[in-house]
Amino acid sequence: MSLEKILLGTVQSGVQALYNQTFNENLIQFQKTKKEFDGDITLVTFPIVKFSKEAPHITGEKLGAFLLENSDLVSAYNVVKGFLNLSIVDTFWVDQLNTISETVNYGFSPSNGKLYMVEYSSPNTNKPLHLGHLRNNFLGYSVAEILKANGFEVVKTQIVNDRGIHICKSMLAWEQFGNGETPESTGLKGDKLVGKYYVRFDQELKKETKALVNAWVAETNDDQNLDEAILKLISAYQNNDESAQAGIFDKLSELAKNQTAIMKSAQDMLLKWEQKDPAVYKLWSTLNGWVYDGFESTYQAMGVDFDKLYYESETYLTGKDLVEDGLKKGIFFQKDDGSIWIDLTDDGLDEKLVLRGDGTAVYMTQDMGTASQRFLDYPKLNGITYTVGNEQDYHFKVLFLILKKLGYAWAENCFHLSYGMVDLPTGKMKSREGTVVDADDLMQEVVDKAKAGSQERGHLEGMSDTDKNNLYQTIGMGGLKYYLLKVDPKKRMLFNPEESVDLNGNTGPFIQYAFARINSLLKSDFKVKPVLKTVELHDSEREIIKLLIDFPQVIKEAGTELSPALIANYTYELVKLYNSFYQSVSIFKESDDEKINLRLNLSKNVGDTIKKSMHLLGINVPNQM
RNA sequence: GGGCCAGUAGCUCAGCUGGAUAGAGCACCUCCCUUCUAAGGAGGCGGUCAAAGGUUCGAAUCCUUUCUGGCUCACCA
Repeated sequence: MSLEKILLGTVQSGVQALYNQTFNENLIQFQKTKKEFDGDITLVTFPIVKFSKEAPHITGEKLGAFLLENSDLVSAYNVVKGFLNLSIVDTFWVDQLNTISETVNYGFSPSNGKLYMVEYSSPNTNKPLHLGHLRNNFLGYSVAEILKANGFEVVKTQIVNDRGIHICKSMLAWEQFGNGETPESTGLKGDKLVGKYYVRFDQELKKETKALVNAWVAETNDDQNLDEAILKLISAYQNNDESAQAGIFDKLSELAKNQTAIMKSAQDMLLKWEQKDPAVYKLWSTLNGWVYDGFESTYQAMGVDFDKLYYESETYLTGKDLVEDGLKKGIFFQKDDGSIWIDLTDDGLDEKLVLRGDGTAVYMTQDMGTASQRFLDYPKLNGITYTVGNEQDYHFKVLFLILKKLGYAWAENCFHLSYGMVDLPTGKMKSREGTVVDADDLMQEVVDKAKAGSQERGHLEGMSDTDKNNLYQTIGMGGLKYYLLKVDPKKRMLFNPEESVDLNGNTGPFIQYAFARINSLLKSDFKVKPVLKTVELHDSEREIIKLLIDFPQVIKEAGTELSPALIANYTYELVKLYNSFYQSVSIFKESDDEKINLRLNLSKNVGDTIKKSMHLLGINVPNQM
């Protein structure tokens, strides 16, 4: 039973005895005593004043005296305004520490029999993974681990975005300009090679677009086949001054894009792909194969994995049945051009397209299909969490609403783990402007930095080269993951390259270092036993025990909030307290064996908690660093 | 224009289901390695919690309005 629960009963009988009142326990508010005051736990007496009809400090005094008299736990009290600060006997804290030590899997919940799916990553197969994907992957992986710690069985999954016009763009550019290049012939990772041709396509497209628009606006242009909107713009361009021309040129460029030869070829290729043209299919599977090899090595470096993969090329058609079904049920409606929509205006949203006029699937169609497929594949499935950026908030709001309207009870248990964009000090990442931070490059950089830092400090005598390299990996990746996970997922965050490889302060390596020091302590021959109740606690020891008591609650909250940041912040607090303790008391210079035992016992529990917390973030901890 | 999200120290972030004098890290300035790993610790400097009203014994936290920034409202994904 928690301290608050135990005290609650005594407070209630106190109120009964003093004021002959019984009242709702919600009115009894406990909070942690702030560190500038004496005490361990504080009762806020303002709400009780309503019944006592006294000044808050009078009621505090009376209740304090009652508690001191009637509770074995309370050893002292003091009153500051409306706050009754209670000191709790050390035996209670020692007892708690022993309980924590004896609890198997302390902080983790037993299985609740529920199956949950966490979707994350879900990249396009036309370009390499970047910094944004790192936040996504680390978040998704961590949330999956946190849900497991809360008793769920979890299937980690992704939907691989392997089809569509953007995929055809890189295919086409490779075909036209690639000269048969392969990962082997160039030494490039597959995803990098394909990404290179995606960029190449864009360059060609820009070049052709510009040429086309220049031809349109030239005096000699007599192409009468252009549609009216374009002709209007051309005439506007020709009859305006230079300052207005730039804007018109941009508008024309937008229209011209789709009329360039290269874009038409790409669209043509998509059509052929949908018709399963053998040559196009072969090209598609070859390039995607390269990309998957590249991704595989990136995922490995990230330390993330998946239990089940879904491919858009396999699921994009399945949503159509749902649309047909919904149309019959009158949930959707058809417009004259054949396109199918849902009217969500009653729910405060818009009309939303669910199937194109030509009968092809849109994003929404596919996501409906994929969701339903997943519940078919896993009949026990309770819900899905989608780790997707917050620019898709509206999409998921609509998706879940549609699924609900289609009558799926499980739609209630689908959540969008919406996370904010990662900005750079220079602003937004833009692939077109080449400001994207590549995932592989960044991971390599942080590992290199960790290596340099470790070598400078030189605590690694007697370690093999393999172990050293693993350590650099652990520290570098630990720093990067911690950096991206310590911020509330919902919030947009700034990625500062300098800070991300920092090893001091609120960082992954700071926490790893505390673990390594604890590990070093525990290597002694001293045999750790349960702590005797008679031991007197140092302030820093008591504070650590108090924080350890919170661990299970933190894991629960991280689970309901889907927020690894809560775990990160908790661990940081714990490590700060531990470091302070480590500095202020000596362990092996202590003459009293019982105190040595207490301190090692405490250290071991802190170490275990650090390890478990970091595990929930996908971060490893080193025994030595 | 409608909807959603955010605005806290020079910078990056906690705190937000209302409670005491708003906290960390970085940066800057002092100290501490003949104690177990100094990737550490102790301290200092630094705030109109975007602004104005309101509710309350009490507001960074809840409500209203305004300002600023972002995302979104595609027969793109």
